[in-house]
Amino acid sequence: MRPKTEPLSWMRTPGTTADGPQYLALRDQMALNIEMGNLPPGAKLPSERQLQTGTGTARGTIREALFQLEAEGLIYRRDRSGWYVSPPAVTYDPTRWAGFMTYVTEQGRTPSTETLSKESAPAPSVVADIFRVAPGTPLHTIRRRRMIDGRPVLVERIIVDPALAPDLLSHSLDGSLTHILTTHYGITVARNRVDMRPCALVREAADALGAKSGTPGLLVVRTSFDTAGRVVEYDQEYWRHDAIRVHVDLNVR
Amino acid sequence: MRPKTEPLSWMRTPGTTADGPQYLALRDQMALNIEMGNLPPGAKLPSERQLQTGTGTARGTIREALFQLEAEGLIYRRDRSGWYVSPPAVTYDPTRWAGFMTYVTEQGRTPSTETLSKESAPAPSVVADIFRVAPGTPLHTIRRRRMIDGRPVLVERIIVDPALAPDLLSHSLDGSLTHILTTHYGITVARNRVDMRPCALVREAADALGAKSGTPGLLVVRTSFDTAGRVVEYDQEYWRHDAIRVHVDLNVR
DNA sequence: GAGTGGTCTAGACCACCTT
DNA sequence: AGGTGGTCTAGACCACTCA
Repeated sequence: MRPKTEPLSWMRTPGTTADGPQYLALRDQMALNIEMGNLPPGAKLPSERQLQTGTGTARGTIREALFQLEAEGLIYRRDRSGWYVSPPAVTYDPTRWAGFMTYVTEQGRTPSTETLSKESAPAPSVVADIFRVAPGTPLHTIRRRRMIDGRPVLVERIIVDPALAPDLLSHSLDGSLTHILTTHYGITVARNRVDMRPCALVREAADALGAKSGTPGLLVVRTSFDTAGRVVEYDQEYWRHDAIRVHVDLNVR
Repeated sequence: MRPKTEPLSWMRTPGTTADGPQYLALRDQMALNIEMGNLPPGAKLPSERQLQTGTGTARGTIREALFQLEAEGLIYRRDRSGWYVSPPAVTYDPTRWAGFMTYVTEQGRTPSTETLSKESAPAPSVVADIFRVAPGTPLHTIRRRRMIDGRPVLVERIIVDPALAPDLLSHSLDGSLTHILTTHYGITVARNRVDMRPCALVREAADALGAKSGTPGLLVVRTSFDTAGRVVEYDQEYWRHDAIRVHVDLNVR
């Protein structure tokens, strides 16, 4: 219908080179709209079928452009609700000891936490190795969802050795866990190990974040140790990829 | 044609719950093949049209499953060549001072570097601010592509102040840049700032990596300072997301 | 030149969110 | 109940890679 080798010039954002696929041109158009501030963070985009009207473009092509913007972190979707402009990311500094509640607040945003489940479950062998206990030993397992300005940005699974914090699960866990461990159990964290890698949000994590399975994410795994070298807390956090930045500043000593 | 509410049981990987879309079942099948070692790292997958044969599945659905695996970092594609199983990622530790060549070698892999361009270019105002020079001041700009075991994993743009390293561009830049700065110019790096965020590989970066625009990536920005607090080197690295892991280990002092 | 992935169309029905 | 995105089909042609 439309010649592909010579896209219509009026479809293009001014300044864009005239080559490349149509969905990238659409992407440029929408990106411009967002960056110019016509669509502020949190704003809802027109529906996919509305974006089609008049353009003669197939819905699949429109979606291709939306996926591109999603991968870039400019927009996100709420399952079966619509597409929205992403709020700015927060910065996480693994060299500081501040918890989520603290650093999100410091950046002028409003954090909140929701406990999804808490139970004492037998340790699978992988986890048992980390805690240096026998496989099957019951360990506290907590699943939480954390929000920034009401938007879910991460789900986490925290594992704590009951030997160090016996009736941890009887506390309210909707605040800072570190604070509870310090105040109620006199635990001092002396070492923190952090691993990070880009990932995809699969099923469980995606569902909990109201995202689609397969949307890009960042997996942050934190292991903290006390002064005796015992593992205090093992935490896997699945972040929406557009919600986090990592910052590390190091000086030679 | 096929009832969507009750997918055919023989299409499913044993052990998978019977709900969920068809492309996730396909994903499970393929993932199993990879994890069982039937397809070793680097192996080429059958073509999309081959994967269709006999299944009555549309090509789009097959691709959906492939995209999923790509997002998870299990497979990657070489543009218009095919889909391949991803090699293991390397681990990057921003708290160490080791360069790419060093830490890749340490992990039993073979690093290589290719200089794409080197020139002295006037500083855009954003970059000028970082180096605390007037906008338009000529700065060394180097673009490189780096490979692990022959596979391109990152492209970077490095900017260096010529005041600190006058005829840097006359050197061969296919090795360790840090080494050159230290040996030939007596520069000591005293501080390192690292920023990381998930991103999408857009046009330029994607092309240089032989990837498709929009594939997920990780952007690593490093700024190094000398003992006097001057910016020595400013480096933007665009990584394939399946090629890197970040590891930080911190002790209280 | 054969084969690959990349792009695009034009439909359809579904599950779920929203009101 | 109506609208949204999510999934799926069945084609088509293209640009490019590879042998």
